[in-house]
Amino acid sequence: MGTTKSDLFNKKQNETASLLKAIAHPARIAIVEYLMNVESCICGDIVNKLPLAQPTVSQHLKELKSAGIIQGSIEGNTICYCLNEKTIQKLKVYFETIENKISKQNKCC
Amino acid sequence: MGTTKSDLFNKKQNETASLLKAIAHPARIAIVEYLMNVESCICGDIVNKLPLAQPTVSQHLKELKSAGIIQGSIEGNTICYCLNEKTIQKLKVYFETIENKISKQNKCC
DNA sequence: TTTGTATATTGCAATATTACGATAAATATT
DNA sequence: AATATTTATCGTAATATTGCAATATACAAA
Repeated sequence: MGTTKSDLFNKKQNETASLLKAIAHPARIAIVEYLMNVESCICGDIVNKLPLAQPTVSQHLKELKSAGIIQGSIEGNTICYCLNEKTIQKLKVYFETIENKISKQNKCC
Repeated sequence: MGTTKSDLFNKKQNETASLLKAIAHPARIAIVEYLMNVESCICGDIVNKLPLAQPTVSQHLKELKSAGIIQGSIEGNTICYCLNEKTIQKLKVYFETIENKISKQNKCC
């Protein structure tokens, strides 16, 4: 095993899990928080901001990109990265919805 | 490897990553969404709602519990589970903060 | 006390993830 | 063209995660 039985859950549940999994790593959190704190998009040099080797950072950036969390546009020799606001908003709304639902529940624990 | 180099990132980044990782699985998403849609807390029978074997569900519940996403109180023979509102709120606020910061940025991609 | 029911733990096999050296590809500079 | 710079890909070693059968534990009911 080690294999998640995705076929047993619905499409949306699998998508939500994938999206969350894409951010759920300290290096990828660090990338997201770095991009959030920079005034604008950042061209290149994310590699130098992280304490990991270049291929490792490249791999993390690829994961964030393919999950739609960040966007990257080629800028000559370097690549300009920024956060995808829509995806971040989707995640916020997801937890906001849960919060609103449970705040109306009768709690017992 | 396969080992995340947690020591290279700060405490908060590691905590955020762990929390997100704890929900980032279809089965655990399904558990969270089930608890969210139930009027009150649910005693037992989460196992029967999921298409996985009992030990597997128990393991997922343990992960959610130790991450603080759900709470469980023993109710005689069964256990009464419910979502931890504070943790869900923390996650909402996390993405809300990112959203607010990036909405003020000068985008270029 | 015996039996039944609900949940947890252990142990293990299979797959997934993380990290990085080596190398490739693509553009920039000289 | 030759060299430098930036990012991507490949291959691989090490660890982590997932899932479940078997079994244990804990309480309830008979």
